[in-house]
Amino acid sequence: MSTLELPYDVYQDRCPTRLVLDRLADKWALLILDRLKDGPVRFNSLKRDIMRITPKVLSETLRKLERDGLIARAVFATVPVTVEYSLTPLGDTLTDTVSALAHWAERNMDAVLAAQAAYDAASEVAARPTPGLHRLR
Amino acid sequence: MSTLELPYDVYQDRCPTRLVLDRLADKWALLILDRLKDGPVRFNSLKRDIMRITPKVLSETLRKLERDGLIARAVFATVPVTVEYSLTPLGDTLTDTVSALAHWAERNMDAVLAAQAAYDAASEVAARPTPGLHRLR
DNA sequence: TAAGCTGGTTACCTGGAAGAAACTGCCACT
DNA sequence: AGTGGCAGTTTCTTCCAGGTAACCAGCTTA
Repeated sequence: MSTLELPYDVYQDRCPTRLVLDRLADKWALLILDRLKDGPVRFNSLKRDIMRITPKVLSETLRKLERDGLIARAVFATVPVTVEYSLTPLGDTLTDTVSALAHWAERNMDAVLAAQAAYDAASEVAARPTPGLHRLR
Repeated sequence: MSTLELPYDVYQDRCPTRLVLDRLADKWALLILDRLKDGPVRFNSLKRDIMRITPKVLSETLRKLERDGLIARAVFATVPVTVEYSLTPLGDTLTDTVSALAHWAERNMDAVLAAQAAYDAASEVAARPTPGLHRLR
């Protein structure tokens, strides 16, 4: 497999689908898209709602999503300037599948947590060096 | 909705749904789940198919997915030991939505790339400091 | 006049993930 | 006796997303 490689393959890193997938693989982006699916939201409203997000990361993520054409940024010349972020038609089609993912998470959360607990319990037993000894640290 | 906030909110970081979402926000994990949806695959087969993945990252990601109960690891005592990774029933329900995401990416890839190009062109013009000057660096 | 709202930007720093490369042990083939 | 496939592990290093904190301008309210 060394000398001759075919240049175009789905699992190659040149595939643009992989680029799109990479963008979705972002914990904040998914959260923002989900928050926007009920209508336009302002910057500081997003900042307050999505807890623990910093303004820097929020503005960076918003700009990435805007660059991808998934959300739109609208500036209103109100008393203090108002900026609203909303889903584009393209972004709207995406949130259908994103919320499908979120619903999967809600439904199967318990199963995942149970699996994690079982896995951790099993590996803890396996890692025990000499049973019967007090474990230091 | 301002003064009194309920202690349990979906967007709080204590929400386990967010933990599940974080796991899915992994470029390699999504790729692996997608690769496994047609049947069990061996370690080195995955390594060859998903190009540019290192054995270290592959084994780490597989272990995370196994811990979450999404994939199963089966060891066969063949001549050189064979290890097969396959989707659990839980993982199988997930790949339905994951492939929905992948299909969205395939369908809308062009729109996203076009949006990126438009955005970049617009911001390049906006960033031009004094038109007519040579840009140093 | 000082704090607080609006929507961000900037500079600095760090932790942890990802990558590179070497190595393990066992066996089969040549 | 050497090479290669199997399924990883270990070590080292690098890199950058994300976090911290301060700051900007303009307006309002106390």
